[in-house]
Amino acid sequence: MEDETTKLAKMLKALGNPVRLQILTYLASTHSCITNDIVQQIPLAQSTVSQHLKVLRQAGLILGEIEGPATCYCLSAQGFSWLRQHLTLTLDGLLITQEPNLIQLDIRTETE
Amino acid sequence: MEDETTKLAKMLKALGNPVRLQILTYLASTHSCITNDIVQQIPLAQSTVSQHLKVLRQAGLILGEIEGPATCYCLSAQGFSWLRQHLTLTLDGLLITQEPNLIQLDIRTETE
DNA sequence: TCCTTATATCGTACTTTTACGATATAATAA
DNA sequence: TTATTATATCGTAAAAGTACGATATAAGGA
Repeated sequence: MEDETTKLAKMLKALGNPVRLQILTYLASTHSCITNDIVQQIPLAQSTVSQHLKVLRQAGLILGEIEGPATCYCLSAQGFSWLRQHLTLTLDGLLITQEPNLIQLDIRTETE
Repeated sequence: MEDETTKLAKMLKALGNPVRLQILTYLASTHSCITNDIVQQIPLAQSTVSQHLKVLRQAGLILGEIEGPATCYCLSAQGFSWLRQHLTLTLDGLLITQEPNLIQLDIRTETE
């Protein structure tokens, strides 16, 4: 079985890639969400896009439905609402315990 | 310079790790946030924890302030508010465009 | 000065991710 | 049947992430 923290991390990890954020943004903007449409939008190989879609699907962020020879993808409302709920429980909650307007101070060494 | 999508992805990627989520949760729960306290909480080597802290710092999620020989860490309110804002603009927004109660349909092959 | 404490960084090994081209599969059209 | 289209998966190479022990540095105490 999978820990809730692990599942949350998996979702956030899936979100933590510019290409996948682009895909999600595109999926949000259209209802004709055939894989090939996405491939046209992203300047990467079809196999690479398919791999990203798999990551998003396994994280529970998108849904795939077969339509003839193609697959139609859309965002998973369930997945995003789960994410939002758990983000509210953790990350949003974190901020409340902090003072506002903290300024970044020197760190011992900062080479990168 | 860094793209906004890239910065957002960097933050989400930093969040997408169970250990780092644990660290953030601990940081939220206490104000005595010396590195060594965190090391006590996490069953990993000190160097590994330090590495995770670096990732969180470079993503703009935490702040480090030197206090004598130690470093005091806390959450970055600025960082989290930036994140919340951009999540609202993108991910939260995405859900609105979708129909509710979508059900996961068969995917062509699902081996994992 | 020497020792201890706290912490960052280095070197390294292993794993995972990311990208590609090639290929297999499934549905439809000719 | 054969060809075409759409897409997932395989094999692979390069890059990044994750963990460790060892080490360097900086501050403070004996």
